[in-house]
Amino acid sequence: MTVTIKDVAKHAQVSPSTVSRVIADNPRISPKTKEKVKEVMESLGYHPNFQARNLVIQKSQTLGIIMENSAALAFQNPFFPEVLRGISAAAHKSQFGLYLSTGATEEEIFEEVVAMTLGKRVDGVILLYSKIGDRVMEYLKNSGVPFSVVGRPYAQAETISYVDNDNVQIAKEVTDYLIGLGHRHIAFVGGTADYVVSLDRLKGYQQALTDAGLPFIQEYIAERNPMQSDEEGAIRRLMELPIRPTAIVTHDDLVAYEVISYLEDMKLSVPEDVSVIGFNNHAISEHLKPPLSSVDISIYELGVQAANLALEKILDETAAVRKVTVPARLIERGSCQQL
Amino acid sequence: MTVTIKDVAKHAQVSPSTVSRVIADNPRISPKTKEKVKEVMESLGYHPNFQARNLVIQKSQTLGIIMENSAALAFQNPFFPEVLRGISAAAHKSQFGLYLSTGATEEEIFEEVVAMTLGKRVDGVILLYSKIGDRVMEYLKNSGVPFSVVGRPYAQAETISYVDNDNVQIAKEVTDYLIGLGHRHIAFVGGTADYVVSLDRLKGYQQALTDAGLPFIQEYIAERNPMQSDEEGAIRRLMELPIRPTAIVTHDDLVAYEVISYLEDMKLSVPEDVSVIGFNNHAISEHLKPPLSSVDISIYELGVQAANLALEKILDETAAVRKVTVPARLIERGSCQQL
DNA sequence: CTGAAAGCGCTTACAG
DNA sequence: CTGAAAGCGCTTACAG
Repeated sequence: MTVTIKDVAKHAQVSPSTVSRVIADNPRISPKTKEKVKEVMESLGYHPNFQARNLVIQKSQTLGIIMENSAALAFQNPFFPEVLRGISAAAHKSQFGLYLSTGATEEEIFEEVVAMTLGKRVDGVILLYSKIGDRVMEYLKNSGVPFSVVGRPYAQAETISYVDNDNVQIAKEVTDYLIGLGHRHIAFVGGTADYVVSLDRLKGYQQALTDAGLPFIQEYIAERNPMQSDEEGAIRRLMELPIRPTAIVTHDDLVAYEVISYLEDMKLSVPEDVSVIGFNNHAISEHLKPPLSSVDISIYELGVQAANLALEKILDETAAVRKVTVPARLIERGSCQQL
Repeated sequence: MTVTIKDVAKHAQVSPSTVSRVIADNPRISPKTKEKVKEVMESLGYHPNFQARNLVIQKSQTLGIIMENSAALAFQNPFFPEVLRGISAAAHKSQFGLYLSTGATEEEIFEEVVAMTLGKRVDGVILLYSKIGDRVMEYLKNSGVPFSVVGRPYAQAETISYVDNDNVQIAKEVTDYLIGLGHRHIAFVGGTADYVVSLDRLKGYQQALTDAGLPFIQEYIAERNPMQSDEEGAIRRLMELPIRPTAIVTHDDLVAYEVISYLEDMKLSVPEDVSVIGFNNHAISEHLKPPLSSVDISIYELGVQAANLALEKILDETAAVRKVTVPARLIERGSCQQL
């Protein structure tokens, strides 16, 4: 039923080897033979079997994409599709396919990664997150499998190819901006503390305070854990502090809007009573009221670079470890106000 | 370097066939042998080579996911990650992997689909969209490849397994709801006309008008084509009509917010001056001002069902064509008002 | 410039 | 209950 290289060979009256060489566009095959074989391939509707081809060349021309275990979380956020779009574009350019992890738990994902790499289903892997003490990254590091990470690895970052924003710097800029507007009491609503990105941004926030001679107040920090925490309660506690923050830095635009909605429930307006700033610059943020000031972290570009780093390693075993920093920039809109 | 079945066989002092049977958990192998072989597999860190295995069993245990060509469009919308999450969950349950199309143009995607199916990279395909005159669907229909579609096929829907909402019905409900609030001049901002979903929703809108004895006015219809159209101008024209619409149905929450932002630029408030309603019930819609009335189309469930339909066909060639209708429901929030 | 042969790492009738 | 052999559909030295 399916047309194989043998069928083509028979019809073209050549050997299977020759057909294979025509597919590979081997220069030692005569133009005449090539043409004849190509005609037969066309007329029979021949398409090479990837499994067979990959088995002998010991490659799969496929990149594995690993996302964090809390699938709900990963998918919800517009970050995922956008980074995937960048990866997809870069992979396509190099004729690589994309294979997605589907595991729901950390354990499942780990087993999946081991199976897909050792089982030769993928030639390399892109890890879409970086968190402290992650088994998957540990495994990849030790396995010798080409891989790259979106986000700074927590440990031994010098030995790993990764792409990231300068999160410390950009968080500092954001905080500096609010300080520049006259704010002295700035709260920080960040992601869970096991993500390196959360750590880095908190650090930048802290640096800005220190540089400005402002105290770091623990009560002004809210860690957002979307799976369990009581976001609304956390915001309420924040705003009921003896000295209420006049500005809030949040780690994502979606979170910012949630925060804004809670503030409004408390009869606090943005930006009149509280300035709010987000991260990731979602598509709608400019259309909303108030238009949200946010940080454009160039998600698409993070994806492109992550793919390129992985491909680099795959195509050249000796390729050096590289770190790529993608620019992030603050976009001022209407959600912040001079104090 | 890589551990093969032969290595395991040697160490366990059995034949490769036996090792293979242990992997397949063949009941004819003695418990003793099984245990011994498993121990060796464990200690050597053996993992089966998928390419080899798939080549002989002529299967890939993989589902191909095909998204529309305008990647930017497909990825931007939260629809994509959410439907993928559903597909992922269902695929994982059946131990299937996911392979993503990366083509940028319609032609590239078509070639990709042909190559991945004929090349046995995937056992079946899920088409994430349904548009008129689509070559990919045409090919899949004729190829005999197991596949399913998210969205009603435009032609020969009886011969294709697909999952969809009852878009005619839900659009009618939405329009009825506005009519019930006293609105008589209702505009419709839909997607491009080559998507079946746009057609169906427009039809439901029309039916509601007809049933209520209201005229269908062509000027009240704006087709949204995100790649080129001047959205703002379209909304402006709509609101400058001699008889201005008092309500607008939009085909997506993101579009609704864009529309709302243009309305506000024109000093029109929602819902005081104009009622607005969206589709897809994005995560943030409930947190925004005004909280957006929207239609929950159960995107996750669409994904689960689409995967199940494809898997059904893959696992049983004789499986009947099936159509699954996933419920959609209107969620009333604050963006609509009694006239 | 082309072909015969071996082999990639598995599975599975067939035999015993 | 287990093994030897053939074969899945390719690629690639080796020979000529």
